[in-house]
Amino acid sequence: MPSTTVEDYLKRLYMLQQQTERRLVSMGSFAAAVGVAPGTATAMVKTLEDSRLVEYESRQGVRLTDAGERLALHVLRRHRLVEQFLVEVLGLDWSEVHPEAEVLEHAISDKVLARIDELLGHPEVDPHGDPIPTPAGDVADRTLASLAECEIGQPMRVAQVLDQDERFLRFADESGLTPGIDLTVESRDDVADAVTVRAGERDAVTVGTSVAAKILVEGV
Amino acid sequence: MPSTTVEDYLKRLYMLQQQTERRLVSMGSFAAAVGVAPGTATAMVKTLEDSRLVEYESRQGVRLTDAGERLALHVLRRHRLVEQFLVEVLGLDWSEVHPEAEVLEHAISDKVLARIDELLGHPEVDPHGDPIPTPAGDVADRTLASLAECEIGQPMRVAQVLDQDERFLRFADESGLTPGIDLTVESRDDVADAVTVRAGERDAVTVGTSVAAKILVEGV
DNA sequence: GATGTAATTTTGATTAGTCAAAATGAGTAA
DNA sequence: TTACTCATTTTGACTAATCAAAATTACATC
Repeated sequence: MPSTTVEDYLKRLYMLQQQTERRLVSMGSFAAAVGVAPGTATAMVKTLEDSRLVEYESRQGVRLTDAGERLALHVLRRHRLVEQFLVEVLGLDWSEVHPEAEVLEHAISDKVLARIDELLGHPEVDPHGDPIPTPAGDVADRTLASLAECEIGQPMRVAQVLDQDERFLRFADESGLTPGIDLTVESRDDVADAVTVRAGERDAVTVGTSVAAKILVEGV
Repeated sequence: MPSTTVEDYLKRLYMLQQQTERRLVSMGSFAAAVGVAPGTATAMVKTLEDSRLVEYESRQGVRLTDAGERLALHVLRRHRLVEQFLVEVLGLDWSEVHPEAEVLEHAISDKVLARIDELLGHPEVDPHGDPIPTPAGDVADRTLASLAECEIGQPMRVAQVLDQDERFLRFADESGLTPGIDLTVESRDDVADAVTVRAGERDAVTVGTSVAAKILVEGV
């Protein structure tokens, strides 16, 4: 029933909310995240409010209602299952599946989604380590440290990569910074704003803090 | 680049053209096939003409240009490969894949399509026996007889079923009238407007001529 | 040739989604 | 308070796609 456009707005709002205290998202950041002019976002938010998918207080901000969040998570589930499917079944590279899933997430029926889920053996994460919401809309919330903050010298395993940019993902792949890989942070240099990690037998890799912050790890 | 709507109009026009002498399609039948009001079809045809996807003479009819046909065949290829994929890989029933493919045909990229084609081993027909156009836009044109006109008593094999309706397809399945099945026409009764066929060890099945005309067979 | 019918085209309106630019308002600095 | 800045909202306009209903036209029939 909701249009592709509406699904997109809700998904973006959900993702923004995750990074916002009190879940309240400003119009400006919302418009930017969706990629439309500010006025367009205001207009859409009003129609979303009419459909009871968001709460909105003029000049305060927007927030998903329960119904809106449910829908957003449904879209996110489709997106991530599709990504996993494209990598596991069709053999695409993890760096190229995001834009494909961005389209397919609006075209997959519940029936097809269920089959994909089954075929994949009910995966819990997508190729980037992002958790796949359950059909009921539950998301595993792991609290993961990033390479920019985790303990030095401890054996760690990459769990999630927080960037969908194709070039970034190819770089991460070449550097061995992909989910499942074991590594240790060798050193961190605040002045150089850099982190050096070593994954197994590979050469050590040094990346800037902003990149390190996008690689989430868990203890192993 | 072309919208989902445009893709749909072109695909429908292609399919109508196949049943029309001189490939010229009337506005009325075009509008009906797409499922819009006549005026809507007229308007769309004009914009398609501006894009050089159709030729159009007022009150005469519409016809695809080469560019239009190429695009239509591309959509048809996506549709049929997706149907085959849904049945072969995801295990959906042939009676339920048409509406799914109707949506997915507009959401599949060339890259994903190529992977699907490969995974399926470059199939030549979809689950209903409809030929899958090649990437270059060539369609195998077999000249198949239907159960309403083929020779009586000769061993035949079902090649194609010309109806996408879910109920019809379930009926065909139950009656053993699916592509690949071997059968013979036992008798044809013009007065009763009926055709009786026997498939292997099964009980003979009698169907009306209008149904028989939808089941295409080839000599075996 | 005149007329009637039915298909087709035109017209006027609507909805969803969008932008640019003007107007508004809330908070900060003076 | 007053003024200023910047985010937000409003306004006016546009495009794609649609419909209903009025106007047109081609064709068959008389």
